[in-house]
Amino acid sequence: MSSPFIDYEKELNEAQYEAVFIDEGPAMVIAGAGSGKTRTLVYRVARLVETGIDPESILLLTFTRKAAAEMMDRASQLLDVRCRSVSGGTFHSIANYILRKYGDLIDYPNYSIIDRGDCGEVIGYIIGELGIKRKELKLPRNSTIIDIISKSINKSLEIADLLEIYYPHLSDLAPVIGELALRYEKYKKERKVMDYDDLLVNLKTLLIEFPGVRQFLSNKYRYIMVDEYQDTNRLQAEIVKLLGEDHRNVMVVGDDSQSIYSFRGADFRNIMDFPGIFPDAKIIKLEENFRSTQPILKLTNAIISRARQKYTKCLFTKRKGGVLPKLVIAWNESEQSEWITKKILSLTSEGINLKNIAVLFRSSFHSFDLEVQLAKHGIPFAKYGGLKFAEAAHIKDLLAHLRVFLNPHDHLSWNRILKLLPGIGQATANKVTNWLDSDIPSLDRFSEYVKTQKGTMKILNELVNLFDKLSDPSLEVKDLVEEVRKYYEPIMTNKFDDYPKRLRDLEYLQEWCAPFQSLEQFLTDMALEPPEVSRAPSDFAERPDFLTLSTIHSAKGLEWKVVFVIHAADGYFPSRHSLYREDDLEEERRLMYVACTRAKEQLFIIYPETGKDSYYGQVTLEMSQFIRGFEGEFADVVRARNELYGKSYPETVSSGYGLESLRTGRGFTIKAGDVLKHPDLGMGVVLEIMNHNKARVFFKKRGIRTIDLKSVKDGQWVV
DNA sequence: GTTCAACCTCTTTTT
DNA sequence: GAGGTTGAAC
Repeated sequence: MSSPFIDYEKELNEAQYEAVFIDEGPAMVIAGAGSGKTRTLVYRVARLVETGIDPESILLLTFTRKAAAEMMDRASQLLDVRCRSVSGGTFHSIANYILRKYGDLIDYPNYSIIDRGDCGEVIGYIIGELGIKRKELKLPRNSTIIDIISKSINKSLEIADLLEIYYPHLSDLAPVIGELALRYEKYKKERKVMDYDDLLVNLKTLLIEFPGVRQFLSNKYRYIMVDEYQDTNRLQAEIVKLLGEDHRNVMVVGDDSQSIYSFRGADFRNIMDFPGIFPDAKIIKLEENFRSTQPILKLTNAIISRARQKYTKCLFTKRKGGVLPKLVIAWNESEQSEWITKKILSLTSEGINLKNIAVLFRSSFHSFDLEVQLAKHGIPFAKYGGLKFAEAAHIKDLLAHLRVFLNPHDHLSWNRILKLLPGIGQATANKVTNWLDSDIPSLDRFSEYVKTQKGTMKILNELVNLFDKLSDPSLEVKDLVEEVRKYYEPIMTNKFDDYPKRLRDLEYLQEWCAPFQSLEQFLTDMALEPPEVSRAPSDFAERPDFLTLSTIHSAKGLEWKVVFVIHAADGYFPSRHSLYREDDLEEERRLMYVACTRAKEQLFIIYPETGKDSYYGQVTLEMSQFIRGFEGEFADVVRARNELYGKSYPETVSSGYGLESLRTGRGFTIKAGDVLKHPDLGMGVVLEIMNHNKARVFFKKRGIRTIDLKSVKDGQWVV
């Protein structure tokens, strides 16, 4: 069928075309890295809508909401605005959407969503309630216990079996952890809270126990598409099956060699099993790579060819030319950072935008040193992955006030906000929450309680006042946030000595919350789809062109002209945690594959030869086993030092800031780039020397400050 | 009994 | 840098 708007035949290759033109029935698209997977999904959405299918009956399940939004956007540009009404989002957000409607059927008429940190606190609370002695039993930390419980749900394994496989050293604790898991379930039911797993579990329960609802939903979502299917877990696969078994219009798209989420229960065997669930599924492979140059593709194919599991396809490209990837050996971490910084400066001087460059790493702390170096050279960057914005203590503090206001049953949040007040610790907080819990908790009840109190407890009046202010029904979400901010900022300034950064975060939150119509929506979104940057953009990141620093997990599905993979040494990448189990190591290999396949034109893999270990001191590091042996044929090897100090590189690089040095009153010289330790402000990097014995300094904790050099005493210069 | 500052350790990846 | 633990101070 030809379209008046879209020239499918011209814009798609044969395999893509075949996938796009599947109208009905089950299908599985195996899409290699850079093979136009998104393109295929976008064109299929456009085509379905073009043939007259109601966009709302198309359900597009993606890994992040942003991915869904982007696809709908592109489809709209291709066809028309109808594509914007496609039902799209993550499994969790769709589950939430459905459960908000039908929750009363499974005894969840209303609920709040708790994040990983909250879950840990619940465990801590339960341990306290049960009077368990942490130390005697050698219990692991709360977060580990939560990991165990969550994994057992996502992998449908008994706690004891799971411990045997993944945490053998904790095997003895199976009965205790099992008990904790039961109590944890009970707590969540009683308090009407759900964690991430509950959203999926409860959706599945709903679909199974209420066939009428299942049929209704199945009829509503007549075309289901699932992106990144290799990273779905058992539970998600079952949900897809339940929603799809009536009409069987289910298309899943994925790449088994890019599965990198088994740690959270994903099972790439879902891909292998799909034809088992839908025996007549059409299987289409996208094997032509449009992203990378020939040499990069050769290396990435080599990386994945060493995998134990043989994968289902082999990628090729028609692109000619391109330069060999480079393996760079640095002496230590700081030389690694230095080399990257200089390379980036030389790339930008060649006219490549920072937007086209990414630095990728296994773990978020791998970039700490580089972040300082980049700041030193005035290179703006945004960091993705690691500690989430919404997980930072100050953001959680602020939100806790709103959560209590919305839901006075929220025992965790009460606890959190009470303990912020001076003179109130765990014991007093317990007194208050116990009293609240002895009847139906409400804000009125709280204010009554406070009236009867004397002494230290008087301070609680401040909270009562805050809730009074919040109760004004004319307030919008942004006003509510602002009120809490006014209340909380002094507390925060007191509590954290790095408050300037955190103040910026609150401003960012203030902006971010503005579009929300209801407090509930805002809080739900903060749990399910929080802002993706790790912290509010600094002065640097506000500039339009900035570098991307990202964990590989957060870089999934993205691409850049130039990619640096750092810390490519055994112990870092693969992570030392993965060295004991073959499956884990194989997942790390796929992670390296994902990292390298992000590169379109230039790929640099770099590692430090020496590292610091808290126990052994300085240690020698080996090149990552995933790339060892590829020197020569697949990649050039260079030493960072030769490039840094050889003739081809200038001794100093213009940082955009004044470079002249300055003699201070005490007779030593400093210049831009020097590192110093300020008695009050901590570690900082000198950005610029100014007149009158002053300097602009970037402090790790406080941001950019101007300091008087006369106040800096001898011996405070670190470098 | 309670709070809180100072010290310690250990840092995987995320909806 | 965030979490837990400890011990001094109220």
